[in-house]
Amino acid sequence: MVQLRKKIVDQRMKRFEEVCRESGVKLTYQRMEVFREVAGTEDHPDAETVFHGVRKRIPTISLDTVYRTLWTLNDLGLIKTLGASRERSRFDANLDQHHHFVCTQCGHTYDFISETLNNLHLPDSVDELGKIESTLVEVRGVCHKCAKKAGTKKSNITK
Amino acid sequence: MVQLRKKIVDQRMKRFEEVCRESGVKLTYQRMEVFREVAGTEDHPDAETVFHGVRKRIPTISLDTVYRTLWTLNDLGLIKTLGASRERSRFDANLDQHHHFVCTQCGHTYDFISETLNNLHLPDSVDELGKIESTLVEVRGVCHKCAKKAGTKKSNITK
DNA sequence: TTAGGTGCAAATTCTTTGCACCCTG
DNA sequence: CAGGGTGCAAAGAATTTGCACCTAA
Repeated sequence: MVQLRKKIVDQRMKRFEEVCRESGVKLTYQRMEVFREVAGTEDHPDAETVFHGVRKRIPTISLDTVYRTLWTLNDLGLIKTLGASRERSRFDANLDQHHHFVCTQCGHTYDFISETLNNLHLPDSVDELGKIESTLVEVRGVCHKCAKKAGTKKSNITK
Repeated sequence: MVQLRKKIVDQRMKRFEEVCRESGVKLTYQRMEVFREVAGTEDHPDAETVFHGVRKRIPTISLDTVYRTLWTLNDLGLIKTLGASRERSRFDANLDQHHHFVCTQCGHTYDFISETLNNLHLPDSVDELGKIESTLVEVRGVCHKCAKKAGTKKSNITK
């Protein structure tokens, strides 16, 4: 596991406390340690992994609290999910290079094409990570359909 | 549902038959119709949606056959999945803009940063889809760790 | 003919929920 | 002290698997 510098974690913890206070969310021991766990790694852990990590410090914490807490933190904007979260597998038969516009409200993914984006110049640091097979640009936003019927937000505090 | 032109679907069906024959995968009615269903839409359907669509033509098809078939098609390279498929929700506390290198074998996502990629110029067609909130570049490939221990492929024909 | 494919039902895996008790603000 | 938060156990949703029968090659 990649450990982050204490300084970054401390900064994040500070913001965590501020945001919780501002939004009236209680600062519980469990919440704190769940956030600390995610804030302290670059590994993009799943709920189970966070659970195991936190359990070293709070042996009595339960997995469902970890789930609830992660979504709360997500809804507070303190953490984000990778890819289209809470989603099932989706399939695509279009093998031509194309890019994605993902609606953060309805979760729908729209394709778009762009010759320019097909030929992006990636930094050398990427080559150090592995052998590149493909590249796509993922734009996130709110699609027009959802913009109209505003107020149908998808992830309101674990509802 | 967005219907694609017959011509494109026919092209895809042709390739489907070729690939199946070449790789020794049997051309069954179910497989054909599952592929046709995905090939005929831009909607990135999930397994359940494909199932409902195909059931109009093959009322006896079962959901598990649809699942099996979709992964087979994926492994044959005839379709792709959106995002990191077959994955659970993963979380990230790094809110600074960054980009992703996703390993297609182990599924791990590595972060990388690039000032250039932070300021991409998107085509106007994207604005027509919705209000843009953020943009990230997703690079797919095989990470060095997996490249070493080659042969540990993740999705070998639904295993 | 025969190995691979399918349908069914049951099992798994991941995630969410109802409820009684607990603790922060 | 009040209302949100937690742990537990149980429910739910999505996906996979074992097995006997079926069918494309």
